[in-house]
Amino acid sequence: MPVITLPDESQRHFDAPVTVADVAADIGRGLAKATLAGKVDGRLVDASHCIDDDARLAIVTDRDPEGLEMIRHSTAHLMAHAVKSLFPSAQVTIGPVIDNGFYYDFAFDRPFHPEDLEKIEAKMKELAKADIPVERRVMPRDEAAEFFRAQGEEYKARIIEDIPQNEDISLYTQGDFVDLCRGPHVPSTGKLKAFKLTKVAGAYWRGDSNNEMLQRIYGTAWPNKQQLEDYLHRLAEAERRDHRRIGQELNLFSIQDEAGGGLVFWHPNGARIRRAVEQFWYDMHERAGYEFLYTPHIANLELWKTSGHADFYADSMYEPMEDDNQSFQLKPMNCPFHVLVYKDRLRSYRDLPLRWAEMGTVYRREMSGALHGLMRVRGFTQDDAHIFCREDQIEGEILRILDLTLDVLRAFGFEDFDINLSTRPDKAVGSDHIWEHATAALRGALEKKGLAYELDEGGGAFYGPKIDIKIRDAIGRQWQCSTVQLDFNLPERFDLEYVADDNQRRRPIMVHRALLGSVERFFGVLIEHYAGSFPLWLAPVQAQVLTITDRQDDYAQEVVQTLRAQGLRAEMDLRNEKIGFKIREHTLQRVPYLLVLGDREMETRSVAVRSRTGQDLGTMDLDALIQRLSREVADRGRTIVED
RNA sequence: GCCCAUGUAGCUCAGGCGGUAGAGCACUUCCUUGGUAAGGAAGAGGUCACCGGUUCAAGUCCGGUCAUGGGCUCCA
Repeated sequence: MPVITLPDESQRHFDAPVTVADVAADIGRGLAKATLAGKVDGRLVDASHCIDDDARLAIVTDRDPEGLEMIRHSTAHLMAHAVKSLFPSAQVTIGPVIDNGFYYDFAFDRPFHPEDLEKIEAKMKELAKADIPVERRVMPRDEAAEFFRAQGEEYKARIIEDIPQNEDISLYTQGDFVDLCRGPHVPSTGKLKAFKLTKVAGAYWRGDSNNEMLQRIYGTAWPNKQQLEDYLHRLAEAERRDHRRIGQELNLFSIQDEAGGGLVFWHPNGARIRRAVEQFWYDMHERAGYEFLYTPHIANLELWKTSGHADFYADSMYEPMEDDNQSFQLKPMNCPFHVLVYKDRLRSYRDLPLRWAEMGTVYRREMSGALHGLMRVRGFTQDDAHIFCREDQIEGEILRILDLTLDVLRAFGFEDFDINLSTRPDKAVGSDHIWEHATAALRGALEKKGLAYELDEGGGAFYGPKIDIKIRDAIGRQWQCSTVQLDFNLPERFDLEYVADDNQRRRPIMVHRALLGSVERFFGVLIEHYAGSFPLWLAPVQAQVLTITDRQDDYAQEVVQTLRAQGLRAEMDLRNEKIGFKIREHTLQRVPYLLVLGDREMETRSVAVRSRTGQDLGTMDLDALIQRLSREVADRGRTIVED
């Protein structure tokens, strides 16, 4: 007779087999009502699952991550149920859980329209309200395949064929809807209280573009209305911060149809920010012992054959251009160029490490549908660097790179990092020895810095292990910008050497690394992170001088010139407009400091200072203002993120 | 590239059943010289993305093209 051990180690004895729901009811009515499923000896099962032997059991409710996943999964089924009852000829295929929600793919003879979504959602609410029990049963393989075929559900029958022989075929029934599913599911549709269908999209059967296109409906689902509201609010917040919208409002950049998709035009305001970012970047690299290179945008195709890009990267490269019986390739990467500089002369072990950085602009073919604002473009500038070093220098170099990376990212207000270490994949170049040594060096560097990381076993590139660093922005979204990759391949292909202390020729190790990744993309991330309210050191206009009447024009001129002489980005607005109007306009432009000039200020040779947050900072003389602004500029990322 | 949605003035958007276009902001001119988030008036501005078709008549209906947006990895 089963003895059930609960997570708190307490035990309950039963004299007959019990279901998870029975145990929950035995513990208390509240828990019984909240029960979605159980975890028996670590395995997730339905609430109706029967336990006939001693076991450890944890009751799963919507407060557990598994519970939330089940709610989403069951909501996907609820949607399929609604679709089948509204559109009986639609075939169901798969409906998994994704971040924040779920989707379900249908085969249907016409696309679903937004109006259909409303109908489906209404139907779902109706079905949820009816609180229909969800029941699991196991069916023999052939019978199940026959069952679905009889209903015209070809896809389900195909899925059954792909299920491993040793697994049970389970069916879930809710009312007149039966779906093939591994489960588990919530015990009844009434447990699904907060969901919303969000969008329709095409998706290929099994994600393969050679297969037929299905209709995918996306939705989101949460344990309660409040959490759903919060999620929708987060979506609205993300939209408010959208870099494409802010980029247009603040006149930062544009992408021009006439020039082509994925090609970025930096307007004066955006260019000012870029210059501030780049200047900081150059300074930091110089301090960290880097030297700088400038290399061409095109090169003989032969170079790309040697590097291997012409082979394995061909799909992402633009077609070569012909001239004088030679082919020139627009560069998709900078690395082969840095390799050529290395090869230009004989290197001694004493020269290493060589740290060469370049803001290198590259061009890659991206599918038109993949383009997205600044985040996914066809032409972009990498803040690239390559370090050529000896094997024994790897760990030290990685340590230096990690320091520099975190210092730079922190300056932009990013404090939370998620780090991945990716190791050798099945197909790889380089000896086992070098992989082991290099991976140990990466790991050692991370551990010496006390950085937590996740191991991605087999996730490295074929040419070497790597460390990826993701940042979290002001609203908690992750962005991968920085990457550090070891490369055993290019030194081999280009036959790179150095002369070691024993006068033998050795092969250097090459490290590729980028901190910001793509300057364009990083700019997009910055815009969204700061919601357009850039800290003073990045703001395109740091101080805007506003005159009350045209009597102050000359004084305004003088103030602007004084600020500019101090290296501050100051502008003036002498228009014949009321002060309220000017304040509104420049506040909307997120100018950090507004300097109001009237007769009073002119007489006392001062400025009345107002911040973009609406705060009145009082009247100051110019020296005090310059001191305040200069200090704040020097303070950089430590400035509090407003907004 | 494929699926869906969208494409009307510089920007944001209206335009029932087909009858040769409208608002707000921005822009120009004039009035206003006004002290902390929109002062007033007048004016200019559109091949309704492009190409073709149906029709006496097409932003509006049909077909195609282009562009933009959201998807196309997270496996019953």
